[in-house]
Amino acid sequence: MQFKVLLVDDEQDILDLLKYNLEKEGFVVETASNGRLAVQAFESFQPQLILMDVMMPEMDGMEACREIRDLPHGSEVIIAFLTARNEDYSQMAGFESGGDDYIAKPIKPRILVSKVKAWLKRWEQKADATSTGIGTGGLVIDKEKYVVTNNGEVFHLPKKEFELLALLVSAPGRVFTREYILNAVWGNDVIVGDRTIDVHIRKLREKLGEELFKTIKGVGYKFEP
Amino acid sequence: MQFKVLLVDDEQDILDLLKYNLEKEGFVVETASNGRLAVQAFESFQPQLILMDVMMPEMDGMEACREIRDLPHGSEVIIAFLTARNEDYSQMAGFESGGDDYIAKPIKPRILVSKVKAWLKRWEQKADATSTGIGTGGLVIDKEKYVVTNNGEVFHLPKKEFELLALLVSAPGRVFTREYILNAVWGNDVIVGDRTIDVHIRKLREKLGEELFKTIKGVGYKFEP
DNA sequence: CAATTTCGTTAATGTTGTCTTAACCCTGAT
DNA sequence: ATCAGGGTTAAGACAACATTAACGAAATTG
Repeated sequence: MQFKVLLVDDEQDILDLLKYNLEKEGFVVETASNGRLAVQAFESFQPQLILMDVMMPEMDGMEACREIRDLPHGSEVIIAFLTARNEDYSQMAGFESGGDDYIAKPIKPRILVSKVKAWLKRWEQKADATSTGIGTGGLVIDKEKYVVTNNGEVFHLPKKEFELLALLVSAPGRVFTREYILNAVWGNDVIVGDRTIDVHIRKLREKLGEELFKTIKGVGYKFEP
Repeated sequence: MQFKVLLVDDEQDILDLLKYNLEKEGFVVETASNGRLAVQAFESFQPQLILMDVMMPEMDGMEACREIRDLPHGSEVIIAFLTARNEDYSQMAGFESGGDDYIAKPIKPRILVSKVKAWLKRWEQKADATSTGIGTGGLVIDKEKYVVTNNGEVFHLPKKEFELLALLVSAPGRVFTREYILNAVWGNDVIVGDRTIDVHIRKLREKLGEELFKTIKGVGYKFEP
């Protein structure tokens, strides 16, 4: 698969440098010199990854980020900011506007390439996760965002509940014994009472639907769409 | 049967420790020091179980897992990850890449051995489940899902009934004595009255068909399609 | 860093399905 | 006819699970 990267910066030198290094690695690269152009380029180019400077004329990186997030497919692209070291304020604001990650200037090509690879790997996983979720009957588990969507309704499940759900859904129909669940979700050596699992199952049933989680007495639990 | 285990870790110390403990229990063990070698070793060694560190040079555990899953027989092997405690992200990502289970570092030999035994038991069941279902004339027993299908109709049998059925169906036509059934389903030391078996047979006949279970007076019972 | 909320776990109690038994019935062999 | 071996039924005992509330620990918030 060909990965498409959109570079956004107002300095042509930086654009050239990054473009050269990324194309050498086989990525398809386009560039834009400010936020407004970046939004346009996103729509026509549909990249998987956007690398964007925070400070730019016309429209800054954070504003562009917000606009892109509101476009079709805008929530699927990974947006990473280029930022001067120790620019802590921009870090905070960047996360607020929906940025996924950061890379500090000055940018070293080796580091950039390895980070880009990591981001795109993450993008692939994300695609995996969503396609996995579909087909389990309206239930989508986003392991990246720690969010569960059931028939359009969004839930923020606590950690243990989420992990228990992820385990059960990982093999719909299969019965998981209590022992197995304890090992997988709680760990090999953690000791918790038997009722703990019940309570978590109950919470899942409450939030997602009673009928989805079946009890097999004396054996364990299973998830069934 | 000889069980083959493939260990994958970049620390020789850990490999030695685990190898020693597993071989002491009678398992056949091979080792690999990174993901790439693990994939090769899988092809030549064909283990039933792979124990693999998540973080390794060359190719990490999750990537190796994905590659193995795509190879012939790659979906049959059980892959378990070694993971640092509280490394939750790796837990989630591991499930995504098709890992079956986890064991937390630091690894205690006793726990490891018991978990390995459990995994291999599961592997046997998996093999059982797929081969048993076929050829028994419209009756399919799925031990993983704890479900019985008879001519398309699905039944959720209680534990004892299910186990009794599984036993009888495991050798169609063969007669099982009452004593044998008691040992297999109830256990050597549990004492129950003679009528208990009758009642369970009765329930199976009720649900699945009178004619499937034949009584051989003075001997025992048999299943016949 | 105090105040507040959210999580994870447990204990206590309620509920239900499953297992077992007891009592009685049936059948065929001797 | 008698009796051994099994069949049938329903009721009770029991283990397994469900539910609720409450507590401390952890994370958030002001």
